[in-house]
Amino acid sequence: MTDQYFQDRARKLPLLIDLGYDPYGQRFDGVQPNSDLRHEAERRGFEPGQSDESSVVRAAGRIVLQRIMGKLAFLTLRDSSADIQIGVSKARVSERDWKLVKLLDLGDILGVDGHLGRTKTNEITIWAQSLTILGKSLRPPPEKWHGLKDVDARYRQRYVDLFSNPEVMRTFRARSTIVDSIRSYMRQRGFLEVETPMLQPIYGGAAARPFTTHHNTLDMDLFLRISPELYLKRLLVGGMERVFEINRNFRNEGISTQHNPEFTMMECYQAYGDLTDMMSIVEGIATRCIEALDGEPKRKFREYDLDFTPPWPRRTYNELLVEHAGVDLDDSDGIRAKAAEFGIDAPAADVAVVANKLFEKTVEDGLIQPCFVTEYPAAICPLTRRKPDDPSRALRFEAFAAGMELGNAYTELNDPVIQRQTLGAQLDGEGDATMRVMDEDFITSLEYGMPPAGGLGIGVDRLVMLLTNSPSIRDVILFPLQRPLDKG
RNA sequence: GGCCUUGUAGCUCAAUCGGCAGAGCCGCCGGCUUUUAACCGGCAGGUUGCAGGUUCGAAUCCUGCCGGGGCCA
Repeated sequence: MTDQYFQDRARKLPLLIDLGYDPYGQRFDGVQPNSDLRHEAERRGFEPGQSDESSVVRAAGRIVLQRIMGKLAFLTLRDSSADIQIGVSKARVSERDWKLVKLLDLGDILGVDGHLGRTKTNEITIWAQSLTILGKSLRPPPEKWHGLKDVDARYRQRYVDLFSNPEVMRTFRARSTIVDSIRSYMRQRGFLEVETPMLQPIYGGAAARPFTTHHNTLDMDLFLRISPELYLKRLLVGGMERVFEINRNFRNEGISTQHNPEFTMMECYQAYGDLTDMMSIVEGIATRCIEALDGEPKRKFREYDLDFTPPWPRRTYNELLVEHAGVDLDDSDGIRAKAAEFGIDAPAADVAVVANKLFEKTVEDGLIQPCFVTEYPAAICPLTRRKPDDPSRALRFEAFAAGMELGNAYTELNDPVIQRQTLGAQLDGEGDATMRVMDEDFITSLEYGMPPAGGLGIGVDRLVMLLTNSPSIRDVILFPLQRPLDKG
């Protein structure tokens, strides 16, 4: 029967209770992480067979391996930092604890007090003095050597993935390190962390379709934000000169190795700054994160060897388009002809929209080494200031690595009259994917006066992918969106 | 949405041309005081994702559906 495993484990619950154990444990103070204990053992230089009988250490974790001999048992205990071996000798623990050992299963959560040392075979080991069961596992864990491989199961039951695949745990610990690093870097540069609405009556700041929802009491439709941009700029108007936000955006679009419907963005605005400050922040964040991880600026990602050492190359949009598509931005007929060649079927679309499709198709995949693409066509950048000596170009860059867009930055448009014009304009062919949604209150805020500013968004998930060599965004999001298994 | 691919025991995987569904881990019973995926002996474990079809015979071929992965839009 399929729940044979469950039954075999469940029948041990009353046996544990009879022995006086609570199968689900109690507060357990003073646990030292396994990696700390391992380091301590190394630092103290135990000889094979030696242990420190004069002091007691405390560990806790999940049993991932067990080797039980007649009167001696070795257990491997895993916590989020490392694995460590527990040695239990029948002669050196209570009769009760020895009975406990024989009732333990792989997957149980166990606490141990004991003496740190090494075995004769030189394995760092805690020789148990006493054992405490902290959480009985009623379900069998995945195969002890291969872990959980089934991708579907890994995402649906991330908790199993985390405890059975240590590299997954390492990735998510690295993610936390990266987010910490971004936060400390921004604060160090004088930015104030803020939180702006996720539920917005008008969405804007990016070109994407939104999720919609409804507030019952106010009887109003709301959108989950696709970007915090228009709110963060209001804060510039309010006098917060440097603000940033690390939070989720929601875009009601396709799912791929680079897209999840909810994803994390670091977005920041710096009054009196411009694009060059934002480039410095992108490079600075990448460098700070790498320092916090392992210090290695040359990193593998998929089949690529990436070098994050600043400064990253700067290339203009047009020179890349000429190089890869063989056509100049200002050559409208050439753009349309080339687009047709590449199978882009958009005869009615505005030439800037067509050019951008052509750029995405011919250029982006080839941007492997970290770099900045500058001077975007102004027509597709309604929130960006124009280049003073060439109003057909916008003071915008995108950061790329491994063919992925990593960040997007502007010298911000702060002229309310022009802003009203660009948001009111509509390019043919933009369809749903437009950021031209008129937000009157945003315009009003600009009319009060917004300082000139640089603004930047960095895709945190993608940064984590790049720095942890994770090929799919689902590998760096703990609970990626999955279709439910139960069919209605 | 289109194309390709995939689903076999709790887990990891086999099953030659369409010919008896198998192994390891895990579990249960027994043995074992220095193991390292411990080991040794024995036992148990299946609606081959679901529903149809072709066939003497289907995990295998065909159709549809469900779930996953990849590429494209």
